[in-house]
Amino acid sequence: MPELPEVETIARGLAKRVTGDVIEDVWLGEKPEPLKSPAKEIAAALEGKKIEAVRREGKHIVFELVDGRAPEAHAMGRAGIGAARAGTPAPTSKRPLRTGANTTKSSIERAQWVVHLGMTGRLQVCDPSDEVAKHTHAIVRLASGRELRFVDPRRFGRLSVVTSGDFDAGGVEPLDVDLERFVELFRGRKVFIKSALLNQKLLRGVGNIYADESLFRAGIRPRRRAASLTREELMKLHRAIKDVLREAIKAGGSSISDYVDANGEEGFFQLRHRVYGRESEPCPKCKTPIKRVVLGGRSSHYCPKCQR
DNA sequence: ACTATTTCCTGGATGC
DNA sequence: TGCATCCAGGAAATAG
Repeated sequence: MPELPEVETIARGLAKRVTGDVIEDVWLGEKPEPLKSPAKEIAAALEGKKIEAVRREGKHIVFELVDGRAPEAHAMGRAGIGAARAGTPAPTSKRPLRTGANTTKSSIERAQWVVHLGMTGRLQVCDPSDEVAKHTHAIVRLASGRELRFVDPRRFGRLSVVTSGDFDAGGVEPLDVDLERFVELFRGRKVFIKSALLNQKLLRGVGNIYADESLFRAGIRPRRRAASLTREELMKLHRAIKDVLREAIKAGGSSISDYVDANGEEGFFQLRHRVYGRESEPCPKCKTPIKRVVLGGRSSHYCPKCQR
């Protein structure tokens, strides 16, 4: 299940492969679509756009799109001529701060395509001749001749577009948040700290795996009430979250279930999970068997001796 | 304003 | 072997 490190890995992989490419057209599956925005709106916002950047925000993948017919003012090399060839490593341009210029055209000039992979979603760069996988819900045809396909068996994934303003996933980025902001997030909260870590409106991007791993590293039980944590414990947790996420990103994420990155490569951070999915295995620190409890419908793994 | 619970969805694992 | 049942879980919706 893609959480922050997996989504980061995927977004980076996609950025390498499709930045500078132009979306020619979009096919969206019928039926109960996993779409947050209406299909027509998505297609209209995407078609004719150039992919200027791909980035991650929380667990969302955000494609920054600009009008592909009218190259923006920034000197972006030779962007004007039709289809960018595959692998044009356009310099990762800074986030566009709202294009103030030329806003007189009737069509949308700038948009963000936002993809949430849910549990089992995948975004694959394919050759048109590749067999279309079961549960393919969207196919984006690119000017380079390739296709970007959204496949999601369990349909928890979501596609949407933002055509005015900037997408905001809510919450703060765990990798950026400073200690004071972090401490403030949990003040007065009666929920289990584990549940608070999963709340995307507080901290965005942490999911079940990394919540458990962070709490283990910080020596805190998942069932502790968020507000009961001492400042010292919060410092440890703040540190632990950043460490575990960074290490996981370095390892290419955790391949559990069917996660693979944009190139179909598996991550291997799951090998370094210390508690997640290790019920009754010995704690790596003290050998006490790892326990599993269910909190808010989520399984939570911890060492009863190391975590208080 | 919060918190807790239910719902969505399918493939894989388990059990009889 | 085959069928039914359970389980995983992110986030939105609903209820308290």
